[in-house]
Amino acid sequence: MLDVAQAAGVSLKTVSRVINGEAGVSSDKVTKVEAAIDKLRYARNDIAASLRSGVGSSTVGLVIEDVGNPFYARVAQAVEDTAREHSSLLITTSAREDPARERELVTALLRRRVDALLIVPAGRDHRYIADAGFTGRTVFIDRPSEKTEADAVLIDNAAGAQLAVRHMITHGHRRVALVGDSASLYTARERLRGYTNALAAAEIPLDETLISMEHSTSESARQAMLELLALPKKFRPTAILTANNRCTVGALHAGDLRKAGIALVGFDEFELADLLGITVVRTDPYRMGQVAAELALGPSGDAPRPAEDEQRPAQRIVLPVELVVRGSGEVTA
Amino acid sequence: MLDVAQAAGVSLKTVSRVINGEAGVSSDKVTKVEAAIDKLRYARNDIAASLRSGVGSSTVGLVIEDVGNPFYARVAQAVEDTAREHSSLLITTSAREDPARERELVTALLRRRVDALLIVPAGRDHRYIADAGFTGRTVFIDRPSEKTEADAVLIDNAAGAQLAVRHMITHGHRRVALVGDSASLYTARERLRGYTNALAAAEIPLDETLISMEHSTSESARQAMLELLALPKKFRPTAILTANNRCTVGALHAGDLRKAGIALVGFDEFELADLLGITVVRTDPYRMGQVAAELALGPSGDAPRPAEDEQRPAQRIVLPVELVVRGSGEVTA
DNA sequence: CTGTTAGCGCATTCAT
DNA sequence: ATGAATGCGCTAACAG
Repeated sequence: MLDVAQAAGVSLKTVSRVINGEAGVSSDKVTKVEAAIDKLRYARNDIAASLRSGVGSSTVGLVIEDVGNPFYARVAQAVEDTAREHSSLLITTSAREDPARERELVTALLRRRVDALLIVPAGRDHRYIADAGFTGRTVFIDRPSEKTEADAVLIDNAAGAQLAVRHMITHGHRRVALVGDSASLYTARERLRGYTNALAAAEIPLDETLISMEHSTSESARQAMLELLALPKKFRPTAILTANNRCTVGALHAGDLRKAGIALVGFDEFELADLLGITVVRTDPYRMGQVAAELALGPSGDAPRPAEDEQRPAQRIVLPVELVVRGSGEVTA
Repeated sequence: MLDVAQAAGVSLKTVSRVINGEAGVSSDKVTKVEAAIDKLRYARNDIAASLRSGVGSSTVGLVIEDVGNPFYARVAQAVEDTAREHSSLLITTSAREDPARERELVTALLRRRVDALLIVPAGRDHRYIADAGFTGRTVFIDRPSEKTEADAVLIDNAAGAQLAVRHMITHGHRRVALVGDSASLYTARERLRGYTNALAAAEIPLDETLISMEHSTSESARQAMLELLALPKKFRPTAILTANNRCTVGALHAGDLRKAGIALVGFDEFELADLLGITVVRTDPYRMGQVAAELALGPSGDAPRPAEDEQRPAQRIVLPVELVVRGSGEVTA
């Protein structure tokens, strides 16, 4: 920038003014400075600028489980889009369900002085964020943080699961199985709750042998499905709720359920679900990321970022889900 | 950091030494400083540190088309993993096939002084990157930049398409159609080239009516498929090559091709392709992102980043593809 | 081993 | 309307 100032024969400050579009510079100097910028191919160092001005780095940090999972990729897409509307860039990191790694990543993001932090929490305790003196907004996505008073954007997991199970019960099923992931995850617990609620509402006794959790990969879910299908006919489920997209994919790989007369409803939409005629509980990961980002950065548009120290009670937003009927859940018992 | 120094009763520089793990600090002062850091919950400002030391921001910039596309999400995953091995964070941005937007994003990344730039180019000319005085490595992914001398990591598009078409010809097909995206894209052109090569090798005259390009969405590809299927039997294709995953998904939505006796091979793997028995040309987006990141950051491990000014000729790495036979391509004519 | 000084690239404050 | 001085938070280059 000093070079530009010399080339244009003005002071450093004048260049700064021109670059930031501040008023109060005579038009001939503006022209000169712009010419010098062009000639020297100068690009402002945003890092240095944010260091001095202290207004923020215009950077948002996102911690998800894994960009490779379409569900989280969609969340990341929404956050990126929203950040862009706020002239911010997005640093995306994947914690892979590892609380220690999550903390490392969050710490690294805080060291970079991100303006806001959006987290799909793997760990349970996030007080260290506030302890680190982070003044920006923290918003949790998909799962709340247990010990932290912060905004969270969730989906109505229990209602979704209940909807799905009730749907299958309506179609005559009484032996409904649940294949899900780790009960240590909020979403899995909530979906389990919805499942048991639906059974209770229909006065169907809970059968533990029909509940298979802890499946974090589709292959693991496939194995669980095979075990369920191998049960003696009397104990075998006639309907299945797969509690996330990995589990649904795994279940599909276990064999032709429709031919076997077994109903299936999957939690979460997935590509080709329509083609395969799989009934699903549709969630909106894009909307979730978008709402979370807007909570952190302020409403869309060129509105100013909300004051960081503005205290308002932590919000918990729960997005609705919907049942998309495509055939697989309507197989009758 | 000044606070820490005062709390520990040492100089600012000593704190700096402790934080950066430099040798030459007595252990009692180390203890004191660490205690102060703990008490004050101090976290170093990495931005300021990189500004002063000038070693780089430990940040990598990635420009892809869209994180929402599983193919690019996988690339992003690989780049993130590799960046992590180099203690770097990743800023991911989506250009959505818009050259102007791409340039905006690249400029924003340069202003942040990213250490390296990884780009799936939407535009054709990227000389402005060097013009901006960028000293880090630039690596192009999936497509080369026409007017820029820089590393590129590609896949063997032509060979893949040729493999696919030859495969279907081997199974007796002579009316093979191609459904692809915009011919303005390098990958699409290369795949078209492989397609025509395969036909030429089998001495099958090229039939323009069987080539349908410019399909950037699966819906558009579906429409194209419907038009092909609506051709009079004599002109109708008996085999199809869909030139990317969007097109394959679109084709699948056009109807039951197997029942219609039409062979299909898709370019790029996609989830549930195995279940659906779709023969594909498998590419390795993860590997592509990984190789690109290593080209930019140096080989994996804690090896030092390659000297930025080290001049070596630009490399063009072409990754192999493989045909995965699952049934849909083996329908006989 | 430790502290002092200077300055990374820029914006703020207050002069003029 | 313009510029000089000062400092953001930190580290490099020197002292001592």
